[in-house]
Amino acid sequence: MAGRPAEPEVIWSRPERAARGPRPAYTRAEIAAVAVRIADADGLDAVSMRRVAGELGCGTMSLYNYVPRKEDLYELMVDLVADEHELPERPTGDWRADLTGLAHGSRAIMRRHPWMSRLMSAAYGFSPNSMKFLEYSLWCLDPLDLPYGQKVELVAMVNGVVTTYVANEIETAERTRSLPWSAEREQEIRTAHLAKELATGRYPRLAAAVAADSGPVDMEAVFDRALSRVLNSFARG
Amino acid sequence: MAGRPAEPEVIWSRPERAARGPRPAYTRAEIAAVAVRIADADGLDAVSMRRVAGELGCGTMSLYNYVPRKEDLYELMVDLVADEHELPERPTGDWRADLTGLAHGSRAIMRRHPWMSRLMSAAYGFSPNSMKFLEYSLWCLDPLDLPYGQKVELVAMVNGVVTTYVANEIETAERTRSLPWSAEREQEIRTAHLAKELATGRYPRLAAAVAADSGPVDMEAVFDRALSRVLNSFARG
DNA sequence: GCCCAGTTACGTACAGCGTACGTAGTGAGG
DNA sequence: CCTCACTACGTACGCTGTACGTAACTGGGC
Repeated sequence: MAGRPAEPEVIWSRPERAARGPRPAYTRAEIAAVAVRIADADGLDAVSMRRVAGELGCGTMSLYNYVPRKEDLYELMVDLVADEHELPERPTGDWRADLTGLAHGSRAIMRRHPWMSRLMSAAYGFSPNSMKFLEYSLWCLDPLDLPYGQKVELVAMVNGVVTTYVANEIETAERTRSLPWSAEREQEIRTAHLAKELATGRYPRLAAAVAADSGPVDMEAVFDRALSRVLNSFARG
Repeated sequence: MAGRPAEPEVIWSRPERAARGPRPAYTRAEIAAVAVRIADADGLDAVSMRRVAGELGCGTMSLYNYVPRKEDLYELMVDLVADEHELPERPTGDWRADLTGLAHGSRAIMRRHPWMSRLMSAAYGFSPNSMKFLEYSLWCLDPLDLPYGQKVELVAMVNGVVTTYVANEIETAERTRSLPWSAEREQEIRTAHLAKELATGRYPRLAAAVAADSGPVDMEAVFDRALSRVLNSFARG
């Protein structure tokens, strides 16, 4: 019997393959891939230990040999997805362009995996691939003459903008998953309620703002503006 | 029997008191207050329909007369807490100072209720008190000569910064709630693992950054810097 | 003043969750 | 070869959100 009541440790510090005993049937990457596939298809809440184990082809409790707590499964997922970054061999020397590229990469990944924004705000930021990404981000900032503290703050702000904006973009669609009616119906209801509230005259500026923007908002343009504001604020001091 | 299988509607569009039938035993504010107290004391995950009903003094299923789905309970909580903003009677005319004040207010509230950042990133942004806050934020921007679209983007960025930074500040403490060991032990383990990883030499810039910052980070100063960068980027165009 | 539709109240029940625990089998180091 | 850490996994517990059925109550229309 293992000392199994979840001892305090980070999953990344425990070796994937134990020194003794039979060879594990699955790798962490395989497990993470199954979990990611489920989350992509049916939402993060569909990722249960039972379902992952089932699709993996083993008993539920066997999964706990690989992943001591469910939270660690999330960490594996984040790490696997962080590996989707296609980092160039080296930065170009134009830190602004490089960081913009990285941010667009992050945005693409998080849009591809809509559950990521939920996990990111819970900050699983120290998996191997996340650290690789952070390291590369800092590398891009080599040409920028700023103390390391400031560089870290810059990277944090950029990642914050990506997470925030993707989350805002996605939230409605994701919320709908757990609802017994359609996304269109939900949207319809919320805009109807909003219109009724604005019609009361209690929120004149909000009403003006809603009335002002005509047609659908270009979310990528909004994102680009926000990102470039952040970058500018560091470029100019 | 009510048409109870959760019909599509926003909770704010359903009247608190029905036209017919017996007088409800509790107000929404009372229910929200109980839920908020539980979340403050034992974390958001401790807020279950059973526990709220129990502390309220009614049967579990009675709660569903007030709150059709648990998500709506969250919405009540956000709204109650959004009311903690002490909005001045009118803006001063200095939009930068006003928005800074609002942001600090939001930050204080979210630190007082550590579960808020989780709910905010799920965007329950259209409760009455949230809208009141948004309207006031826009009011502060009256002196700023910018189209409404830009003003909304500014407010969104400020709120995003608040949420992001408070979430980062709080995440560790909040995560620990669900863990069977102490926050100190958790912190200890994570820093130990980080140190070991950095010692491998695979992340030279990350290591340098960690080595560079001496002593504890002043989170409020970091927040203030980020906030003022965002405000500056709008002040200068 | 009465009636009844619509509401409140709430016990029971179900499907699902994370995971503690016990046991059986396996394979590599001494 | 023995031993013991490890893998595998069935069972069970306490918890969750909530569908459903039933009983009590109450205010508006006649």
